[in-house]
Amino acid sequence: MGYALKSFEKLDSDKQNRIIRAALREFGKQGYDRASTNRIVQEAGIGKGMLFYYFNSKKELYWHLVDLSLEAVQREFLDKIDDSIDDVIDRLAHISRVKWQFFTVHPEISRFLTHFFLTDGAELPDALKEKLDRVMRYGFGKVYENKRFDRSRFREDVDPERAHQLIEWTIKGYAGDMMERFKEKKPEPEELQRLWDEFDQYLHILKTCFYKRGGEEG
Amino acid sequence: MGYALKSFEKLDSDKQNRIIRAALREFGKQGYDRASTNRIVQEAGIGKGMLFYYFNSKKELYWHLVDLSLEAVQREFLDKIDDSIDDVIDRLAHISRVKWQFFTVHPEISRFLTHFFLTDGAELPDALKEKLDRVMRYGFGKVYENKRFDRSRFREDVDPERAHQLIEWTIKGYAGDMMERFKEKKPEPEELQRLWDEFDQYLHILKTCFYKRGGEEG
DNA sequence: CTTACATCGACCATCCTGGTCTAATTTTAG
DNA sequence: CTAAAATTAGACCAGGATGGTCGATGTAAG
Repeated sequence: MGYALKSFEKLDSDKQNRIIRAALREFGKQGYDRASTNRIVQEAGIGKGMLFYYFNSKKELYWHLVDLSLEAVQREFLDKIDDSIDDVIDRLAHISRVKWQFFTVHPEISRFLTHFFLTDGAELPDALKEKLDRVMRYGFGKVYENKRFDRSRFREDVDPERAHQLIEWTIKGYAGDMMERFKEKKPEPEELQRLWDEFDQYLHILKTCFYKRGGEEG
Repeated sequence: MGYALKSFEKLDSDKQNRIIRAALREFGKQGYDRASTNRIVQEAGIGKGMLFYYFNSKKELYWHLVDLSLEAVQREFLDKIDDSIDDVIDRLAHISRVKWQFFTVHPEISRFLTHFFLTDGAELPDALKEKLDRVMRYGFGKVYENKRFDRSRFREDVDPERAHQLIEWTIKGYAGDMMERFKEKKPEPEELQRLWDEFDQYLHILKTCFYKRGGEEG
């Protein structure tokens, strides 16, 4: 914090959102270097001068977006992960669901962050770097802290580590295909329901194939 | 064809390659619009004028690269796919291996084509469009013509279509991780061997889990 | 009225772009 | 040998986009 100016925060939230959304979209589509402040103000419907009145430079605007995105990820993705689920498959599936939910609620932030992580175009101030580091560590712990997953359910003739990896690829693959399909057009609710059902069926197959016979699920 | 000029083809192949590689790299990294002819000539170590002497414009240079890349894909990827393999898993694994081989032999072309398919920045002349279409059709047939795969090996309590899909995601996931890991530094031969062995072990697990007990492989 | 803040968009210096052109050099031909 | 033809390099160009500035104007408060 410290980069966002008071003047911006005093704006009515409608205008704030318009600006933030426009900026997220532009940076998310083009990356830092290619992003154009001209296009941002045009999309946001404000005068050029205002952008540099609220934020002092392109860089500070970008920093504000990073900060805001990290907050959102922490609040609406990481904090929502239930780490009491002990079944590996259910756990991975749960994470995938929460992630997908974040993706549908905040598509702009998602796109912005993907670009951010892929291309790391702009430097960050130390405070932000630390925050990023903190969130990454926390998230990594939440998502990949699988060391203590219950291996006893796996059938004995496969290495549980590898089986775990296989399951992860599968779920990632499904999620990836899903996101791919809905990059442009938003999914209809019923279509979405159908897809979740399908997802469950895939999970069922995974359990059938990787777990011992006669587990406790119906 | 028809866009590449004779003057360029008369060059000694060293110089040709330098130019082609530089151009593939630039377009592959930046995409059509962002790619800079200045950087290309600099990287290739030739004068600015020459690029427009060999090819007449940025666009024709690009077309030449597309053409050349399609030829390579046809010759060194698609034509090398052995479609006599009837075991689903072995077949998918085989394709993955051939693809990976192409990727390691022609990293520039691979990157160029990914960017090409993702962003389709520049228009193509009709002849090239047709060629692209032809290669795509042929490739799609080779890679996804799975309608007649042998379902009898799958265990009876899972839907073979879904099982097939699961296997595909798995293999894609492994290949994806592999490529990710070697984006910058090239793999050592022994490291590569280790990874192929690991790949085979994953395949074995897949067979163990998705096929009926007591298949014919050792 | 004055003062302070808010808003706009014309404007600016700068940079980079694809492409051209001249002038020099090398190669080929006669 | 000369002369014509092919090849090379890079200074140069007009055009367009960039991040950022600034004076003009509006608005609200005291």
